[in-house]
Amino acid sequence: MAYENDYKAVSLYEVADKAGVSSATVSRVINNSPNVNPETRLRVQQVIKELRYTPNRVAKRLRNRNASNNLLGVLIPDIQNPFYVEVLRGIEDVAYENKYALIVCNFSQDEKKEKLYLDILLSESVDGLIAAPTHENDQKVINIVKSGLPIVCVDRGLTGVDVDLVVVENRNGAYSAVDFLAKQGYKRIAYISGLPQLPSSRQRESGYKDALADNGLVFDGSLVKYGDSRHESGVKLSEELLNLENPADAIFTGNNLITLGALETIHKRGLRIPDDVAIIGFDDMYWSISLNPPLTAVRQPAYEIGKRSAELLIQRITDPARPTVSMTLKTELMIRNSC
Amino acid sequence: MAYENDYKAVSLYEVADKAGVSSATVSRVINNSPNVNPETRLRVQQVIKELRYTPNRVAKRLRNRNASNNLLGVLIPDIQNPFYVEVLRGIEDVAYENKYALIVCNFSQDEKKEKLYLDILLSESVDGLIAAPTHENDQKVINIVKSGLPIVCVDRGLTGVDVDLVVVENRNGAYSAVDFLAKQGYKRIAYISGLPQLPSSRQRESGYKDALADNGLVFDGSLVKYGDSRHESGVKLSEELLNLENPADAIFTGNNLITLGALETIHKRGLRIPDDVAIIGFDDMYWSISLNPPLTAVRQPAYEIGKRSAELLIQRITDPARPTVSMTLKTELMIRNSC
DNA sequence: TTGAAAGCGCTAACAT
DNA sequence: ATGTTAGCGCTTTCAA
Repeated sequence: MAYENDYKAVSLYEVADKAGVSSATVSRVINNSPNVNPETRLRVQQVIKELRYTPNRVAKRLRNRNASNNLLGVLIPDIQNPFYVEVLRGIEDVAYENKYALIVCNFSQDEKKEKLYLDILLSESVDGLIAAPTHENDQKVINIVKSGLPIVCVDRGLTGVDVDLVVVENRNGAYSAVDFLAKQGYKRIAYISGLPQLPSSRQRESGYKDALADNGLVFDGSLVKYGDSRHESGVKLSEELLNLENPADAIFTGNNLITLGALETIHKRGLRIPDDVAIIGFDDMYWSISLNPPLTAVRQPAYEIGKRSAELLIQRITDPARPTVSMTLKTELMIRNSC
Repeated sequence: MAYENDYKAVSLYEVADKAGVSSATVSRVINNSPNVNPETRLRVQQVIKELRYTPNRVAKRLRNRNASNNLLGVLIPDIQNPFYVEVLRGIEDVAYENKYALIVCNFSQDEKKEKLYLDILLSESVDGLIAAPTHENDQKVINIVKSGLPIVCVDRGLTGVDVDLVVVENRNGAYSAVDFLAKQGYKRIAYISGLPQLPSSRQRESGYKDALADNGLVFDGSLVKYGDSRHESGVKLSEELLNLENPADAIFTGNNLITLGALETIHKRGLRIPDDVAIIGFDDMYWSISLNPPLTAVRQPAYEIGKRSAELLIQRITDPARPTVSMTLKTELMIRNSC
């Protein structure tokens, strides 16, 4: 039964034996060291093929804890959010091109999980990390930055430390959305915020306020609701907004999931969009056109965010000394029919 | 700068030194071996805390290549598909409860990537694997089964080997959808299939055909289109269906992404659903109610699929000898307004 | 150009 | 109850 051995690990020593060389030589061949006799190299490569040898990544990482091992860690706040899925795809594609594997951890906005996964990632000796910290003062992540492990932050910065960062123009994006709403004639424009401790939530809020002011609309605190960036809070907070004595006539939602939640509420109540209430979302989805009605939304270049951050991370791994860069990507208002 | 050391790895030996015991004792404490003097245990635990020692997972895995190391591999065909995201969440929750970490690999239906990731997973010495193979004769996965590594297949089986499996009633789910369509009076019911090499695609097709037959509808080959399970193929194949001389009056879509693609086409053409063309999807989404119109769909218990498969895997890791089980979960027709 | 040998951090015999 | 030690698979001096 030959197949029994198909996946039984073959070690470098077995290759060495069969090729009649030392383990060091096999290692050199694997790592493309120049100091190998071409004939020896050929012979070793031959045996590697025959034996279907694959290097043991675990042993390699243990040995080279401080060198590069082609392994990146990714810490995602919420895999249910299509935005992060797109970011992840961007990261993945770049990683794949550069022969990096990924350990992806989804901590579901749960700080306890975040800590656990962070420990695991470090304990796995990843070469670097892409993370969206739970908030600006996330001490666990700050410590990692200070420790010198290559890291790039996505979507959310960190205070007091210098770190590579990829974000979007949250304030401007929000501004453009709310400004558009105001210009359409809406007067009671509400904002459903994601987790208020996130810089992005606050930046979006300030864009909201500025647009209100610039359009001569008075800010009404009862029209701003703070949630936890999830579908359910979209459902719930939009209900509150619609239950107001003087209800919102338009809602600006702080992210994807909130948008979907708010839509659910609006549809359950049988309200018409935009006639009864208008809605505009932060975060576009590729199927926004198929929503009822086609959703007007602020598009973040999610895939690009992932791509850029992975590029930055790999650069930093290659050159730990290069100055940190902070990258701000533009958003785009996708005008459809929901307001 | 004390923080510089916050994350510099502390080894078991440093703990041993400081506690005045041998490395073996520290190891025993970590692994809750009973043969440790309570006082010694306490002292060691104290030092572990002080030094903020975390075991090095890599060393542990290298050492115990054949024991359990609390690491599972997951091989996902398409992370853009919300169905798999839900499956993943189910897996994750069970893994987290049982203190397993996950390496998640998304191979994007690309066999080359699948092979690479499989090799990486094996090379990382995972304790077990949850995989959705590219097709029934996926030799790479079959070999893994034969090698004896614990594995459970999700959504798609394997021919010729006995393997733990979690699937849904694809035929019945499809049947109920198409039957519903037929009973509503639709005559030209089309099917947009995902990758035809997937067992699930073919089972859904047979449910489609059976429902047609049972309702006295003749099967028309031009109404069946085969795609690659992606959004784009939904866009394209629905166009073909609508361009037919005698076009479809209802479309049964083979998965989530195809549904979204078909909706896009229908909306771009300004067609009304269900008056001009009806649609029913395999796979529900929690925001289906917010689509235009609220989508009627066959719901798969995605989270449950993930949960069950992770449970099965952990069971098998614990007891490699237990007989294989094949689990078939039920689907549910969610009737809304798209047909 | 090649080989011998040490060591990464951990666990499990085995010995005490 | 505790310690000594070998070895998991790999890379990298150092020596030849």
